[in-house]
Amino acid sequence: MLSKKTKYGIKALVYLARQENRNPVQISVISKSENISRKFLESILLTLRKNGILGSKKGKTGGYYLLKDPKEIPMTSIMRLLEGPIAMVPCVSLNFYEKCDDCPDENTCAVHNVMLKVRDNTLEIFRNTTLADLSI
Amino acid sequence: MLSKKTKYGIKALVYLARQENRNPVQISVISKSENISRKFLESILLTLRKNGILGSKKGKTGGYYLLKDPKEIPMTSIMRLLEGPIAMVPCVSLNFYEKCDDCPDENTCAVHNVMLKVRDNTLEIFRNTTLADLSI
DNA sequence: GTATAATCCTACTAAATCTATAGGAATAAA
DNA sequence: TTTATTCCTATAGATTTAGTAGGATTATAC
Repeated sequence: MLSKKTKYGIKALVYLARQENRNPVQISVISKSENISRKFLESILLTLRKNGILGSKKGKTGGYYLLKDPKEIPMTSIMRLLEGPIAMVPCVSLNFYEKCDDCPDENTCAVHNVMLKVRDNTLEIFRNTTLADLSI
Repeated sequence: MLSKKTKYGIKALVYLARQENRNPVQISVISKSENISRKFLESILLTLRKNGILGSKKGKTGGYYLLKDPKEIPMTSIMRLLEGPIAMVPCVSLNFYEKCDDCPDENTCAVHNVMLKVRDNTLEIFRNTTLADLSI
């Protein structure tokens, strides 16, 4: 299940992508529009900014704005940043790989192989879906 | 991420499917073979039995065994039983549907639509993969 | 029948993760 | 100088996960 953090993050990004210009938008504006707790959203936008997705302007008339064209922001980036691994099992994860400590051999592991298939499919969708696609 | 409960459950089912006959296998045998905590596995097998996947025999020489042919047990059943919804968001779930309380309209929700796509793909894989496929 | 060895069942606990919240510091515009 | 914003760290409450405890029940073997 998708965490609220990720869900809210995506919604906020879509909100910003739908703006006509790249002027900073205040947290409170987004939080009201999308029904998200202001403080919670603040922490989410902060991590998006720290990871190069968003830019920010401080002080009065400050806020957050997209750094790139929505077409250049694939779902893979957003998901990995907010949700973590796209794979269902660490042993099939590209970016968050970990060996299972209960499993002696990945190649003969039944779980491994189905989950690899699922990851491939999900990955392809997320790779081919950008923030621009979500913002139509 | 897949819970250990689900992962262990799948491994135990595969273990049982690989048996040559349908004689009961004791919890402790499976737990040792698959490196799973005995007591934890016990609770998992219990829910699989209560939901018609496994049969059990009590007393000495007791244990668990598959009730159906592995070909007749799709991953969808196993996943829904142990992991819950296959969808990443309740609002795109077939068996565990719930409306999002922050979202006024599903049809125009960006998150909803991508996650619907992901669910469709994952579902197709799980539908077309049975316990028999995992047990080769 | 009696000892033994398995499942059955309920409850509980410890740890991790998720979902926020608090409160002030830093910053920039009016 | 006031005001309104982001920035940052810490923390707290709720929920979920993972695993444990301990005895009741049941069936086999001697």
